[in-house]
Amino acid sequence: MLNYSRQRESIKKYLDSHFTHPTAETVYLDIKEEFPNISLGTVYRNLNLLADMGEVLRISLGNGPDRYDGRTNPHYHFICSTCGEVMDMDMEPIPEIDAQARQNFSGVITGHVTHFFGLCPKCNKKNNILIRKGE
Amino acid sequence: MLNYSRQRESIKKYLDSHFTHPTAETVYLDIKEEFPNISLGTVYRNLNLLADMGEVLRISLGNGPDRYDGRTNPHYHFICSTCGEVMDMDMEPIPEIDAQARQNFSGVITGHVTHFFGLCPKCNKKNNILIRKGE
DNA sequence: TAAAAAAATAGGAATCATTACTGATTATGC
DNA sequence: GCATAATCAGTAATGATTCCTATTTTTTTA
Repeated sequence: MLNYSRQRESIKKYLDSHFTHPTAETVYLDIKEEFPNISLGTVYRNLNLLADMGEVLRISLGNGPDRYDGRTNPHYHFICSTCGEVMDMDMEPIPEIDAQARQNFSGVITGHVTHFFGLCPKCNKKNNILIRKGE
Repeated sequence: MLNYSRQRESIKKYLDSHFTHPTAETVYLDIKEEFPNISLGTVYRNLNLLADMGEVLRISLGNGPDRYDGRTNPHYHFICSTCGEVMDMDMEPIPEIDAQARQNFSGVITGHVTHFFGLCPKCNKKNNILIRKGE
């Protein structure tokens, strides 16, 4: 059975109010302000619990630590190839992708994860300025 | 400048003839037959080099070690939630996904990675047999 | 084709992210 | 309040990968 814990509540609240897709480490350091002796292990354990319950989303990037997202409605993410920032995509997940995948597949497809890559708005702007300057 | 190395050639050949999406560890252990004192670091370094040159594909699964694929034509992957097997999808990547992503995005989108999840054909079969048995 | 220069290697140490362990603390049900 | 179960903090351990260095291999040059 799952018992209440102040630490878990605080982690959930943190993710519900920060849209930066923080790492476990970032959550840990920020929540430390409120709970000075919370431990990193507790943060990891609770992020796992919350993710298992579907109350937060885990975003695995391939390199670097996992990110967490309090918005649990299905949505895609964008990862900037330059600065590494993770952003929510303003775009509906496309169910036809699963349908199409099922065409030639004899197993069961339950869903998909899609990450977009490229230059985030900020890095793109910087980049354009540099190009205009002829650098 | 990049020099020739027997080890790198062997790694490339291995990936070109094995469609199992092996981990660096697996590549290492198998190639050890031919080069008994190849080191794991060498395998990692060359997999990185090959991936950077676009001669192999790195597949990051989120949990567990990365997988590598000698087939470099763009394609999607399926990961079995039960046994963890990674399979190539027989399905064309959908360019409209990028187009749609660009609609409400002010940065630059260069591409996307999509992984499908579910039950692989083998695990699905096993599962169905268990269900029929009423277990 | 042998010596010099540059790149790659083996082997092991180091790092990073995450999980596991343990005795102390906190939450829950009576 | 007390017993029991869950959670915690702190730290050790693990797994995957990268880094480091002395040695070996490859390429260049003469």
